[in-house]
Amino acid sequence: MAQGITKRSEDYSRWYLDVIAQADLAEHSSVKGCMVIKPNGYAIWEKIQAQLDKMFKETGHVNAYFPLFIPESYLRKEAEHVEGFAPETAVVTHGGGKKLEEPLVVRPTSETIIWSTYKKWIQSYRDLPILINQWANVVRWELRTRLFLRTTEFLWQEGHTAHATADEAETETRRMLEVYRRFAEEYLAMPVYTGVKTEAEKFAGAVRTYCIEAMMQDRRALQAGTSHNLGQNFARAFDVTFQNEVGEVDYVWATSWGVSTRLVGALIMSHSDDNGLIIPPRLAPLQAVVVPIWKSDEQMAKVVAHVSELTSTWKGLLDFKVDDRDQYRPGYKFNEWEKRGVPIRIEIGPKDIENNEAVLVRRDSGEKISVPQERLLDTIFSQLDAMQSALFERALALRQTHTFEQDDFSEFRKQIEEPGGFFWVHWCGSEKCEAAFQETSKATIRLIPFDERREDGRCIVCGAASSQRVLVAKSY
RNA sequence: CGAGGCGUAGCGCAGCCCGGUUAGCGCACUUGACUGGGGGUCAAGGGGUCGGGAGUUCAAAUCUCCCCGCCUCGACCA
Repeated sequence: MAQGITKRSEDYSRWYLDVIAQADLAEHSSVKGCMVIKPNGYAIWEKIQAQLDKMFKETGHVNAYFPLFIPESYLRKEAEHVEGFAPETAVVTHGGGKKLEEPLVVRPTSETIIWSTYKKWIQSYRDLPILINQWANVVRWELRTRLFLRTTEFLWQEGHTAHATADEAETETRRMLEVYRRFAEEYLAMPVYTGVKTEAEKFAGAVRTYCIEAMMQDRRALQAGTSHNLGQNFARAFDVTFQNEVGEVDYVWATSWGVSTRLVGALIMSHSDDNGLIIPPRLAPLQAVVVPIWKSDEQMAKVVAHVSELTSTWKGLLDFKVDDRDQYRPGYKFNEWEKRGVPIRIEIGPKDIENNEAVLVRRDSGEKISVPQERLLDTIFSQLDAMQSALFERALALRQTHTFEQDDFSEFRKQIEEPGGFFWVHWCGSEKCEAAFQETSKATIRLIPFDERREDGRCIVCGAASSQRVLVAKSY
């Protein structure tokens, strides 16, 4: 069936790379660790961007742009932040043929340049809140890279907000986490768990990091988005103060939150199958493709004319394409659009025209149905909706059947290898026991849930008292 | 950086051990014909610094040395 795509069961990571190659999403560039995002891949990112941008605007945010280059000294101002990012920065030492007085760091994230700017913008509580987002590229000098999931340069959005109170900042942090959760579930059709990162896993410079975590088809966890409550850490580092309503001077409260082109990787690994990419309809750059079928030249003219007549009213209502290329046969086209993940394929040939019908094929199930032509557009819409939910349900079912509660450490260590999955385990909260997970099983604590999973138990590592289970899994 | 593997046409590879015609195969590409409801067939074509450099030799893709790059696996991370 699918040539050029390794089966998931054979080699999951090769399957992932094959799907990307066959769908023509991206390729490695001549620069190590960097990728070229090709039109098909970039179109998906544009759909992600468009929807998220809308959601950010709906929550009161505006877009701005801050520079790519950050004076090295800025990065050093927040102790934890520099410790976290210094090892993975690219540094520019020369410009215009001369050595720079101060090296410039290529941003790994923009907190420092933004807070050095916010300092100038904020005097009074009346200047707050500042709710800014930026779409940008960032660079992190990663040792091991994988297309979309981890590349040296990647595209993302980073929200950076400034608030008058701790409560307000916390509310903002949680609100944006909720935006990410909704986007993941309603658009990516990818169920996620939400929660708090442990101290070890949190963002360098944050007070608290919240995250969404999704299960990929190989049962590993993928962190798909993070939202940080930065407290007053950056305000202190950059001396950003304001006068509140009662005239007192205080440091400003901050948040930051981001998702990246990694989401494209998440989309691929959540839904695609051994025949190639599957894109959830709501994020599909092309929702439907129409393949006219003919034998003779006269038939071709007739069928193509009929199809163009039929689809003339679709424009603006549906993202579709009529594939009337004469140099490829229908079977070839079916396969090609399948590999590219187009949700719905419509076949219209002489027989269909005679019967006033069309054949509709869904990418996720392969199901073929005959539809009267006058109901075709409505059926496409209803099938797109059905497919969107079906993808979510399928992903949810996978997660449900591979999420376990486990109280025995040696049993856990066995199960994390086979069958693998997510494990809710009791943890005492110590770094030592957290490290034990990693060393013995290569799994990490993905998150501490909010109010769920509260119950008395004993730490799976050391046996000390625990009041809540945490989510542990192998991750990307 | 530690371990393993690989660089030969756009892609995937064979040839290398044991040096010797014009470097070959599959896919892709071009032209034409027949075809056309699940990756068509036939015919004719185009395309190569054999990763780079040096050496050995009458002769190097093949042997030797140096260099470069990439991939997979381990130590860092959205």
